[in-house]
Amino acid sequence: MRLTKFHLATVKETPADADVVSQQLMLRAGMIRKIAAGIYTWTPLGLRVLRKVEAIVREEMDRAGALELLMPSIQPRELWEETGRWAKFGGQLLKIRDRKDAEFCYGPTHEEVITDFARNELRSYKQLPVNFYQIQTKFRDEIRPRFGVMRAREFLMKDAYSFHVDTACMQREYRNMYEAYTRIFTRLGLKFRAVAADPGAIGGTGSHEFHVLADSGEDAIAFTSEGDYAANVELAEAAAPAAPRAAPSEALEQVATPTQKTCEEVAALLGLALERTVKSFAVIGEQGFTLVLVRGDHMVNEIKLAKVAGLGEYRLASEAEIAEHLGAPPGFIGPLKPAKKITVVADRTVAAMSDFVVGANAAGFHTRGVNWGRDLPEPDLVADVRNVVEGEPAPGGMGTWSIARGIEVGHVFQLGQKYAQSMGAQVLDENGKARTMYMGCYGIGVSRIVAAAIEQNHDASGILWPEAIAPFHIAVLPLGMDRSERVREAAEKLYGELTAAGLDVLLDDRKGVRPGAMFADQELIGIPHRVVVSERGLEAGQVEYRSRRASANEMKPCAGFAAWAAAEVRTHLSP
RNA sequence: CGGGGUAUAGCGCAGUCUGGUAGCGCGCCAGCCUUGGGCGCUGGAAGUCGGGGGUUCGAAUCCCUCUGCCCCGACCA
Repeated sequence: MRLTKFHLATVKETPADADVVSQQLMLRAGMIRKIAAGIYTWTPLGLRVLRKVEAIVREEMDRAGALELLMPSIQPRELWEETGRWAKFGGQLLKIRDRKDAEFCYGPTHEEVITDFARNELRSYKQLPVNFYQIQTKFRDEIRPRFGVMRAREFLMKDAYSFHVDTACMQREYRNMYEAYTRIFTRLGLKFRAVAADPGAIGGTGSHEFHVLADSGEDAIAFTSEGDYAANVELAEAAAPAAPRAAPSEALEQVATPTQKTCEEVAALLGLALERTVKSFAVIGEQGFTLVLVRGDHMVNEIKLAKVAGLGEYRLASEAEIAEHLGAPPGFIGPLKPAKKITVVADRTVAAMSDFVVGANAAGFHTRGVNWGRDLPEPDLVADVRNVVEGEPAPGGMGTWSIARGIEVGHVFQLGQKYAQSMGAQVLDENGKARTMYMGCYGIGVSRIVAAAIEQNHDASGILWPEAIAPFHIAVLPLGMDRSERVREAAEKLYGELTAAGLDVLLDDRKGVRPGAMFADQELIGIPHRVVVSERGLEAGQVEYRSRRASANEMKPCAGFAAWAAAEVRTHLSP
């Protein structure tokens, strides 16, 4: 590609409302342009990257035996009523009406459509197993879209759905997809990790997420020091405290904490360790007002909480409800002497504590020296309801937990019969008996991968693309092409040779652009290799080569450079 | 959903409090100059000041209202 024939849209200034590096760089490099909250145009440059990701995903899905199809982005309400998700999916579902006032949604996922397709197309066990996939634009009306294409409302996703007569077959395909995903992320040149995950709203049994590792990741991933286990912190189990609860040693005492609302503030005021405090989290569950207790330095895990009996569909309590049941405003609440009957759910750690500090249920006061059994009844329920923390013991002799950040870019699920059941997707087996199919579902966030790759690969000058998804493999930068016929000829020749060698080449043939500007653009848009053609170098029959990841030039003979560069790029393309 | 902020040239911003000719930087166009890290100089184009309504002789500026966008949201931060 000649730059004069391309639309390069780089900008110097960092956009004000971009709050993650990938979004800043994608905007500065001119890969995307925002048109509305969470909705972006992909420019020619950005699209080149997106398409490369897409191509690798497609190749590996095909290789794994999946069949590509394309489903509609607009889906009728009726299908979603069949699974009950028209109501259940919530505000994320963008609902629309046509001119006849019929209702549709813009598809946030395609379980309904594919299951409808399958029940119509698949009649016999002989047609199974089969795995259909598509690469398609989805829309989820996120409450707060942010981080550019990382959490956009409109995004590109690869979604696959497999159909089976039994669970064993479903599990075989699950493993097949797990391996295909491993190949995909390896080929993309990204550092990633597969982790055990919560199936979430999609539902089903077994599930793994694939995370691109990056410090800025929205998800926390927990790894065990022994064995090879990794899980989303949403799922990672905190081992039950080994030591039994100590006997009470302090008397109950109400202390004034006029402005201290957080555990940190209270602990500092009282000169106590944060581990001696307990925080209270007020929710409304099936039993009504419920107080969830975790240690001051711990965080409530809402996914785990929703698995506690009676809290399946809990919501946060309002300030009015907190005042009504506890008689105090948030910041000073606790399980002691509530104004009304409440349910108390204690984290395992809290259940094993003694002489702890909680809010006194009186504005401006906390209570210390609190002990289970003596000062208040034993908790109604003890459960694992918090996030694990760095360094704490992992269950089952797997050593200790450590935490890393990741960006979820893939997810594989064993759906079982959830959708096939509600939509009546059946095939006849060998005995002519109707059997509900088992399903698997496998997603990859194609557009999110582009952002994730940047989060993982950038420096102060810009993006550092892995070769496999770089918009161009190599940039040819001629210095003084306007003035020097010799430079022009050499650059054109090199451009032709590199292109013929099968590389995606960008020739910066812009008139009158100074070297500094050319270098800055090449580095910003992250082209992994560059070659500078100048009078100085040609004098010695050489060009200057530089890897985007290197800090110095290497002189290379003009003759044979294209072949050398092509080989260099290829070593990175097939890791 | 609730709270806060913000909306002025393609982009980033000042001007609004205290009403009186709409500005700066980047970018863009033309010319000169320069040519190894986003050069320099000169000239130029470009804005119904988010929409609607009101107050006023006069509104980017004051009042009402709508909309977009951004940020935050319980001792989970």
